[in-house]
This record gives sequence, C-alpha cells and structure tokens, in this order.
Amino acid sequence: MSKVSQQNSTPGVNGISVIHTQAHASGLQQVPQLVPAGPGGGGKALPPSKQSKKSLPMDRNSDEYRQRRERNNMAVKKSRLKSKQKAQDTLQRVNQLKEENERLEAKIKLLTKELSVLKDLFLEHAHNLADNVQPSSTENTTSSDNAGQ
Amino acid sequence: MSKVSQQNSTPGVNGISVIHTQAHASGLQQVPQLVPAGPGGGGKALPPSKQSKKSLPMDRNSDEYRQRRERNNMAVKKSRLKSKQKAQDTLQRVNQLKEENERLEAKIKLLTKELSVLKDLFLEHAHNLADNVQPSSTENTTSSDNAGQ
DNA sequence: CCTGATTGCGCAATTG
DNA sequence: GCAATTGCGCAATCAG
Repeated sequence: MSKVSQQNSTPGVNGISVIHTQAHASGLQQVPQLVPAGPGGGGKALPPSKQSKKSLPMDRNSDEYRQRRERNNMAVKKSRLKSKQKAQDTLQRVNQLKEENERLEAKIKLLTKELSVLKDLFLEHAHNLADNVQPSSTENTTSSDNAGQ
Repeated sequence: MSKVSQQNSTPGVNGISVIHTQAHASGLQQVPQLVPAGPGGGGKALPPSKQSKKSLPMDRNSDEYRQRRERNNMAVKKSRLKSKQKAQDTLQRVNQLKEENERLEAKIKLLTKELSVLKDLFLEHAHNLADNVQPSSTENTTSSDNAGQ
C-alpha cells in the first residue's frame, strides 16, 4: 500500500552505462551491471547513426529509453487498472445474477403454488360433478396434467 | 494469445545466472546502500542481537538474501496463479448462473402458460354454468385473478 | 521475530 | 512504431 520502492533512478547523467545482458531470461532483472563508460568515453557515445539498435541492449541512460519506459509504465498501470476493474465487474455480475436467480426461483414457487391451487379446484369440481351427475358419458377424469422439468 | 515466452529454467533446480555480483552498487536503488560503518572499522562486534536488520539494505550477495528472494518469488507465483484461477472460476460462475437463469426463465414461461390455460378453462366452465344454470347459488364470476410481479 | 501471502510497481518480451 | 498485455522479480506490508 505504499509506493516507496521503485528503483527508479534519476535519469542521472552519470558517466556509466548499464549493460543488460540476457540476465532477464535467467531470472535476474533490473540489476544493472556497471560498466566503465563506453569506448567513446561519455555517457552518450552513440552518434545519430544508430549502430545495430536491435542487437544492443540500448543504454538505459538514453532519453529514448527513459521515455519508452515511462510510457510503458503508464500503459501497464492503465492496463492493470482496467483488468482489476473488469474483475470487479465480473464479481458484481455474479451477485447480480444470483439475486435475479433468487427472484426467479421465488416467482417459480409462486406460480407453482397457484397452479397447484387451480388444479385442486379442478379436482374438486370434478368430484362435484361425479357426485351430482350420474356417471354417464362425458367423464373427464382430470387428465390435464403435465409436469415440466 | 499469451504464452510462448519464458525460457525460464525449471522451477526448482533453476540456475539463476550469477550476474548479480557486487557490482550492482550503482545509485540505482533508493535503498540506503551499503552500511556506512561496517563491523570492520573497529565497530562493535555484533552484540546479542544483530544490528537492526531493518533499515539495512541487506547484502544482495548474501545467501540469506537470495534464499529469501527465491522463496518470495515462489510465493508470488503461487499467489498469482491462485488469483488467476479464482478469477477464472468467477467467470465460469457467471456463465453457470446465466445458464440457470435462462432455465428458470423458461420454466416460468411454461408455468405461466399452464396457468393461463387453466384459467381459461375456468372461464369456459363458468360460462357453461351461466348458460345451463340459472344464476342461483354458488356462482363466482371469475374473481380468482391475481397477477404476479 | 520469522515465514508465507498479497500487492503495487517497474522491466522486458510479446501481442495486436 | 506504439499501446496493451503478460510473465516475472523486487520490496513493502499483511497475516499467521
């Protein structure tokens, strides 16, 4: 809950360049290895004519580098925020759905009860008919039963 | 989409390349850096309890340090895995709930229809009664109407 | 006090 | 080329 870590170094103008090596893949990371100033001498020995930009680790003092890093850091923060929010939304959605589920179940319960009552009425009626009328022809023995599920 | 990276060594018998040497003492860390007064310069020979381990940058070369780091890294990985899994579960839960919701809605639809049919039957019956019998005794003119929601 | 679990953060490699 | 993602390590802090 703090933010006092960060090995964010001031883009200081120390005359040392940092070698990156492929330590990254090995597990080691932001542990810059000091290296005597480049062959040129100054911190910035790279002339406009970029040498193989691809193969070199890109010195960390470079403005370019720092800028890219900062941009990426912002992007990362943004992305993570978004991600977190999404997760939260999803969680909320779960609750929402659960609520609605309960609502629906309650409604089902109600409907089922109503249905049951009506059916009972039907039965009652049928009995009345059976009692008051001689068993003649049209005898429906309540066969309007269908169970779902 | 996401994968195919990481040539991380085997978790367990890893081979953390030893790039982290003593050279890392650049000004990159905001940490207080090395102890100003080591036990060497006539300092106290560590009394009962070591000097406050706190506030000290803790030698990065220390075995203790590396060990702690590695343990923490494992813990972190574990924690993140767990977190990710939980998120996934939540997502799954959403789908599950959505499905159930649909199921319930369908059931409601069915029940509602059934109810409607029964009510219609009642009405029909009532009409029959009204037509064949003089409005005398028990004559309910359909008053069992209740709408939910 | 120590240890594992979490969390915020930066780095670098990928991805889109 | 650049922003978004993603895996990872570090350090601070929490929790047991």
